[in-house]
Amino acid sequence: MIQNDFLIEIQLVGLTSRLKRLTDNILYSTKDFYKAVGVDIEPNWHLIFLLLKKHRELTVTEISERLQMSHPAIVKIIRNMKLKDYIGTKTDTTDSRKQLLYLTTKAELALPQLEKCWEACILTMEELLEGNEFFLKNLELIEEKIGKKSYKERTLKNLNRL
Amino acid sequence: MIQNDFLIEIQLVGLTSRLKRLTDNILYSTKDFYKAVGVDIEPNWHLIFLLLKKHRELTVTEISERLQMSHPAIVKIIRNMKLKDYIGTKTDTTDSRKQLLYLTTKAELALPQLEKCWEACILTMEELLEGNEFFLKNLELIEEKIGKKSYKERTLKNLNRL
DNA sequence: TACATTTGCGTAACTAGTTACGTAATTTAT
DNA sequence: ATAAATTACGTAACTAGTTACGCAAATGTA
Repeated sequence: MIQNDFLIEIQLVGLTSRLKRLTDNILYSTKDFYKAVGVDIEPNWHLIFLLLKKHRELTVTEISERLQMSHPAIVKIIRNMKLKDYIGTKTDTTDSRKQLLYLTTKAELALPQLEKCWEACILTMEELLEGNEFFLKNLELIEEKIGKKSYKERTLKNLNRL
Repeated sequence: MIQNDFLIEIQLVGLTSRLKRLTDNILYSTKDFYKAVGVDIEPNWHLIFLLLKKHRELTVTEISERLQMSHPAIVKIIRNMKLKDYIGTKTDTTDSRKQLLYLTTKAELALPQLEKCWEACILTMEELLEGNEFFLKNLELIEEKIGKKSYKERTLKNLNRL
């Protein structure tokens, strides 16, 4: 049991901050893990690797849609992956606005080691979810609700009812 | 049901990213909400307000411990709150390293309106957790596990077992 | 009392996301 | 065929967190 934790003490009020704290914790712990293993990638490169492995070539917009993140976020990630030579780009021949992204040979060669790391990450998630079988389903429920009507809209409506 | 969501498709692999996506979504939606209501504060000021309302005076270190965040994070938040004149500081008389933080009159006057906003936020969380009564308990379980042994340590051990 | 250690907090540099804006290429509409 | 609207993506400026480092004040120790 965590002692003296204000966020737990204040219950529902602290829930969003606890979620943020947890995800931040995992984020920086993952960085730490990569560093310890001597792998020179950032946590948020993981899904880009997976997407490009599966689809060979994707544009910035396609990736941002599939990950449901803003396109500038993807642009930033891609820039760093390019700097480390994990990603290459070429302009689409039929639409010169589009940048086709693909994994470089360096990336392909690194994949086996990376995939082992990611497997270890999955094992950790399984550990953390042990006795928590509904967590994923519960999360999906929340995602669905928020997808249908945003947190902001809901809160505005709730405020007007007070 | 969310369509074509790569993060859901890949199951456990996408879980941490989904949690991050959810907390980011709530974060920016909360900003949006404050803006819509015409309240000039940031989401992460909320807990500082609550702590200082409860304890009158706290130091940077005390706040960072209670929220379990790094002290530079608190320093940054406080700086912005000071710029908007919601927080005042005075140097501790017995230990001149310590900065005592307190809510200004402007903050005290703003509190009633803010508290109404936060009440609306709680109602929203209740909505989102409807049919999800175990979510909080489940979250606490994960926090406990990660508190005992970090995500990094767990993953390193899992990697060695592969 | 002098010196080493610890504590408090501030800054710098970094990743990580957002919204807002701009521009060029493509598509649509008139 | 030309003008308008849309799309793709890049940049800027912002909040939000971290780790690493530095310095001065306080504390512990010889």
